[in-house]
Amino acid sequence: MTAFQNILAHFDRYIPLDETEKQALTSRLTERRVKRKQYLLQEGDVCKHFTYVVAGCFKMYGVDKSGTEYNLVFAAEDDWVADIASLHKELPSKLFIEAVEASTILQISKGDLWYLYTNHPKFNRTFRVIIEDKYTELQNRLLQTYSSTAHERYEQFLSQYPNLTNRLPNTQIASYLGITPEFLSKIRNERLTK
Amino acid sequence: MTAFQNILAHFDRYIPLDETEKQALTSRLTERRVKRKQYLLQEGDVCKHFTYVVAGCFKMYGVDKSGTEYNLVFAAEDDWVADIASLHKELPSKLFIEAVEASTILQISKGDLWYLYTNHPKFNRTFRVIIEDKYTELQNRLLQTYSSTAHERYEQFLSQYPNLTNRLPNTQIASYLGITPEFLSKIRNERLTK
DNA sequence: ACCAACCCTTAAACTACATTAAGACTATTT
DNA sequence: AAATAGTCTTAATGTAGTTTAAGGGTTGGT
Repeated sequence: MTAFQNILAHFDRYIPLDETEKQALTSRLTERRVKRKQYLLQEGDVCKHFTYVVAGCFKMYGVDKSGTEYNLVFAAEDDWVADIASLHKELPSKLFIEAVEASTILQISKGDLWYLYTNHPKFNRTFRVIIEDKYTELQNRLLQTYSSTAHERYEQFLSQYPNLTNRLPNTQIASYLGITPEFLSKIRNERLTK
Repeated sequence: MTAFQNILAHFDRYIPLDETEKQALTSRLTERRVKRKQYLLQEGDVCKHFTYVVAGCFKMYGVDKSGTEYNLVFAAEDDWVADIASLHKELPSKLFIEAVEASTILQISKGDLWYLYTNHPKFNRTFRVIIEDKYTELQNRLLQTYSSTAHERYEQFLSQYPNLTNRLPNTQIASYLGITPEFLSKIRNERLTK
């Protein structure tokens, strides 16, 4: 399966595209292969692309003064990743987007995305739904962060992202959960001995 | 100043509206006065309106199994409030929106908002920017929640919302910061004795 | 094949924050 | 005007999660 077939199947799950729209979309996508630890975005840069993950996995994270990383989201196959705040407002990002596995992606630039919005209105709707899903994810995550313990958040992570559990090192999962790797290790130990 | 003049001035700060657009907007807005502790949305309901706050203040919050409230956002004058996730997807909300002061609001229903999007394209852009701002706010808040202490978050709150500081009881601010009122009291005490 | 870099775990000491309880003070309702 | 519900603070005790340190295991680069 080619990368284009992959993303077209993805769009079909929202609203199917006709031939003209498929052509308009694929002609504006750039395929890239990125190695592990390579960046799509670094703090201070303006986010220029919306990225669709064909294969592999990325993390989007912020870093505090002392250099500690805080994972906000993971994005694996069939998912989108971008600092939407920076992309839309054209302001320097506070975030990094980095490959945690060797990955294949399709990227569309902000300008080309705007072209699609203007000339092929269906994309307005599809991308709006995609962004709304991201919004919902963030809101649920914030609420969960406040209202549940690290144990509960770990269980929730396991059931929400069962396939990521085995692919990501626990240090990365701990950062996503907002705890130290040492404490995650303790949680995992307690889970097994019960 | 009437409520309509108020919201039209608000839109002028984004992209000015022409007479036809002003008419299309104001004819679809419903003015309401709500008392303190009255709800705009309760858990389990589908969010039906986008609400503009003319005067007063609201909190949007979630509640855990034990009944504890977690404030996600406050919305005061010139701000918008809605559970965007529930509004767009027409799914039951996990959140409450409640007046913390007697307030005056203007509401637009989802159907009327869609009408404006379709027939007056400028609203697409204006509301998209409004929603993007909400998105940015959430993302910054999540990052800050992970990367800074309660002391730092309180200082940040004071500088970001100086006018809310005096209007909201500290119990509500504590809930927004993700701490207990007792601990906020301690923080405030330490701030003053230094 | 080696070295460096990363990763996982355990455990002891520590800290940011929660819980409980109690008293004083302030609004809101009747 | 009294009653009730909400608010703010202090203080003692408790706990979820951090820090530091150390040992062993895995991976990846040259």
